[in-house]
Amino acid sequence: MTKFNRSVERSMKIIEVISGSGVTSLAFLADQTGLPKATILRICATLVKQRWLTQSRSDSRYRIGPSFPRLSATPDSVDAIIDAGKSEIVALTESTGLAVDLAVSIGNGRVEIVDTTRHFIQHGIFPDTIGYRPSPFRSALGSAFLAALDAEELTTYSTKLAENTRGKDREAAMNFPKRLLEVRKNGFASREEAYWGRAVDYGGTPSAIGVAIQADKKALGAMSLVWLAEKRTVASVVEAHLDQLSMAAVSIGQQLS
Amino acid sequence: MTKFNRSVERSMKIIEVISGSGVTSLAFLADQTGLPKATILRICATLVKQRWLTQSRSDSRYRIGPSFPRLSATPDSVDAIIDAGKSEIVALTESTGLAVDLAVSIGNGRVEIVDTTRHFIQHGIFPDTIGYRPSPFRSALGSAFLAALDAEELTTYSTKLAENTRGKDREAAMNFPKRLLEVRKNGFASREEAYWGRAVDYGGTPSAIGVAIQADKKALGAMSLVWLAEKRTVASVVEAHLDQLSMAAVSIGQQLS
DNA sequence: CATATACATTCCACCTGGTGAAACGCATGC
DNA sequence: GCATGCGTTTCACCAGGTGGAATGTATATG
Repeated sequence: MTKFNRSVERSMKIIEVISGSGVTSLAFLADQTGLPKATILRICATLVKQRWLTQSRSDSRYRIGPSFPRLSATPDSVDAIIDAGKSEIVALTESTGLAVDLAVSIGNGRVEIVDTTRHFIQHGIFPDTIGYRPSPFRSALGSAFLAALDAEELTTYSTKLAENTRGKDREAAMNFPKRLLEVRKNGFASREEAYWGRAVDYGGTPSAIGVAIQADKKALGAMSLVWLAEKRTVASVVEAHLDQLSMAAVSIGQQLS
Repeated sequence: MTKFNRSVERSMKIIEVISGSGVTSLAFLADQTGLPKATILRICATLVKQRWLTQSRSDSRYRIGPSFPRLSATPDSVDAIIDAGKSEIVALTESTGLAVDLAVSIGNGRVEIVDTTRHFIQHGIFPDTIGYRPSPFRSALGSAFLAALDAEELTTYSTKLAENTRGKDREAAMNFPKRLLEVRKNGFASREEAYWGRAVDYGGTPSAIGVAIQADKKALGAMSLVWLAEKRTVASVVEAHLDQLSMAAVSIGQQLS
């Protein structure tokens, strides 16, 4: 009789819970699987190492990661950016004292946040942003990315994006050509003032400046510095940290080419 | 330093080869991974047992099986709902004094929470809910959404969902037809009493009532009012706030059509 | 600002479950 | 009939995994 492997059984059980429940804490996994937390921690650490899972920096909860095998393959560049970006964004947070978001292109002119150093205690803003897709026209990440696309991509995407937007987003879409010139001139994009993308941002509204991440002149993602709007002005952050932000973006880009 | 689990590492390697190469023989796996055949055999037997892999009868080669977790890609409509929903849920929290969760469909009859006002409420219920996928049968959000699907969708999903659930969820799945009628009659879904959601030991038990969000008669998500069970009864919240909740859901739906 | 609490993480003595080389069995094809 | 290549089983050995308890850390509340 062929024997079975207990550790593998356990890891499957864990993955099934995470895949079924979305974001999950260690305690929740322990409750659902009946396994000791220490055991789950080791298995999850192994899965995280290969990026089958990712672990939130702020509260260390788990979710399915970018390398988990899918039917429809994600481009390797996504994984590469996450990998290259990990140490860069941590370093950038250390040197600036501000939170950093990292986002990758999802193919229709928009980006999705894949990693962040946001920490509630330290930065005072809502930390749980992974998986969120910021507005292409009003957010720092979205417009930094759009502005870095070449003319051809830009026209295809921006008309299509504008069609599907409503309300204030639509207004922002109309004004985007103007904004675009500014972003390109300044070398960064900033979040539209008083813009809050989700209810969780309401109250502690963040400010942000973003730049695109490019490899071989192709825009692949964006990253941004984020802080509580009431604490500092955009101008002062630009003055103090824009060059570091840009350098980090270039450095990530170089690791991809 | 956290230790890693070797067996889990090996099983990942094996799955990645199979997922990358399609149908795969034991010898090929041994060649690609450098592991002894006996080891691979045991791991694959474990994976086959849980149907993450299937083994062809004739030549015993492996391929990805029916129970391997499949991830549904996030549809673009998600962004529109978040955008339309954010001010509605803030307003709803302000007028009712209760927390509000907003969830969107992620396919297969399930929803994922994408925005919340739980932070605004003192003595709150477990606050970190974004990314969580509530039970389709036991939670207010999940069953409100299911009940709003048309007959065809409902039958496809609910049988598939029932297959993949275990334990208490399975029980709830069996009783769902009865529950469904009630939800449709009442115009809202409530959380099953014993359903604990994701927090293991945190605070008190939450109660919730949920309604679906629809555009052009198509269910796109759900939203719910959440409060501490010990503070108010479901009946009193329904009496006082159900109409506001329903109106908010309709209003979000209208912005999407 | 201090205190309480729910979690995550680390530690380490114990010992079971996994290991893999070798033997076996069974096709297929020369 | 014999050789070859594959999947499968066996079993003595011991590295690797285990899990209860201790420690560390973040958040909530008065």
